[in-house]
Amino acid sequence: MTPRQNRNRDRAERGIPDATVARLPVYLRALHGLQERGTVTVSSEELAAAAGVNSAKLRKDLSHLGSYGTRGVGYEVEYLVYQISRELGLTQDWVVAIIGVGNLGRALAGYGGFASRGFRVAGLLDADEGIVGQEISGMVVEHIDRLEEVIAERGVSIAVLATPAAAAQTVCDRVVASGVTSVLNFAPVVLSVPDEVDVRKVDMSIELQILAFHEQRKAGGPLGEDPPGAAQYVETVEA
Amino acid sequence: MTPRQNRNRDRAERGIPDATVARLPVYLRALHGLQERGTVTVSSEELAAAAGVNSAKLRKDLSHLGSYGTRGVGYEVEYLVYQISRELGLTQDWVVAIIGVGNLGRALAGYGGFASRGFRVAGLLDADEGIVGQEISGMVVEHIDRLEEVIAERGVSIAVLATPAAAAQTVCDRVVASGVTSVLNFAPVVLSVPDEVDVRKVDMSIELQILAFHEQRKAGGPLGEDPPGAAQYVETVEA
DNA sequence: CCGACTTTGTGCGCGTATTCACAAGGGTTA
DNA sequence: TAACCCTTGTGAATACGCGCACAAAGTCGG
Repeated sequence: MTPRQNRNRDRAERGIPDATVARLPVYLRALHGLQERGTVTVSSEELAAAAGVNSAKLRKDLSHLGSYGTRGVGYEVEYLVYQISRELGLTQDWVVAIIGVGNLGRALAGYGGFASRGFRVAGLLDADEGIVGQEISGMVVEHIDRLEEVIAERGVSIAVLATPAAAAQTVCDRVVASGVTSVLNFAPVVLSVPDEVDVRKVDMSIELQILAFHEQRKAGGPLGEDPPGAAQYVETVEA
Repeated sequence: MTPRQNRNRDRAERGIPDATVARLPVYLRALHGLQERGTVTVSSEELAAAAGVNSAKLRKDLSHLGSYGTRGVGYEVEYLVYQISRELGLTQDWVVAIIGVGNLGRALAGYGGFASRGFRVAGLLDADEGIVGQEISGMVVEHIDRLEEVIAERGVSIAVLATPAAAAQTVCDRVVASGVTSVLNFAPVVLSVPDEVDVRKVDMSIELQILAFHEQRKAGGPLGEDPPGAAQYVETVEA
């Protein structure tokens, strides 16, 4: 079996490692930046720097998509943008509903990163009568009672949950029952869903806690026992 | 070397795997839930279910902190809460500044998950004269010109960046120059910082793109199966 | 005091991710 | 055409994380 056949089999059969998929959007953003500055061709070294990764990793990641570089030259920016977009499914439109229109839901509704990448927000829903009917970012907030209708009528395929924690699982069950198989969850709860449904979670509280851990470690470990000589770091934190 | 010595060495010397650290906040949240329901003791099986992980993984994670369980019984909820909190650095207060008070910054300022975990928001800053002076969640927004003063005077140790992408790197450089070594970045850019500074990134656009990838895969893979006739790729992306 | 039962803590094997280092391949110039 | 340079694509080594399965260690009833 030749190398090329081997590559095609790898690509077609069961594809791309999760770790790679998670980085493709980062590459894509870096490429868009280069594109705006008129760059036509980029080497793995340059692109890796722009994306904040190791160049070997970048090359291996891209090799999972196919052989889109030119040895001795690099990658053509525009072509690579297209290939990554295509692989990620950004060449088609995805219909999104945002459920929960508090502070966070509002921020999400107005976030430019959605529309610019093929994500179309087709519904804002909330349970609060005081919020229903308000216009947010050019859309009228609808009542959560209409959830199933909205999903069906507008072909929503991705649900963004920005509800309070207590409501998240119930809402999640309803969107899943309506056929949605991709959920982006901002509520601080672990959602339980059937296997075929993908859930991704965004949780700023968790991120902060991870930072606190590392910050504490820089300052000499948890309160109590600590290695001698780390005393002067403690002041730095407190001061 | 006895097992116990071995464990202590492991714990003290270079500590806890990143993957474990990232899960500790999840366990902590699950434990708080149990605590509110009055649960005194919990088995690894139950806690793992509540946190959405495998029970063996949970036990291994907790074993990195020490031997806090009782065989045949389980873990004492309160004690475990304390130990995890301590390890994560949540038994001390962390002073946070939020920079950029757009929709997202406002949502963050009002987010309860901060205050409830030992994170005190001590400053809201923005460059927009129209926003400076407004009161948000009980705090008055200050001008970004005062960034260095605010950080120094109030002992800010964690900076939350919710600025537009274009401003993020500049602001980041300034907070780092002021001695901040932990940054939570919501702006869609790769920040470059010195090695001793920790940056964590929250990016909803990336999460959505990952969902789109999997959604597309469920539906049968990328659109056009093959490169040969992909001459029109430019339009598709721009349109 | 003992034996049955429960649950922890962990040794081990497996698969995945990362990184190095280099051969292979394409461009370029004389 | 040939010799040289540059950068990709990838084999191989290493590190890391996961989960099974079980011995160790505790509880509890009799």
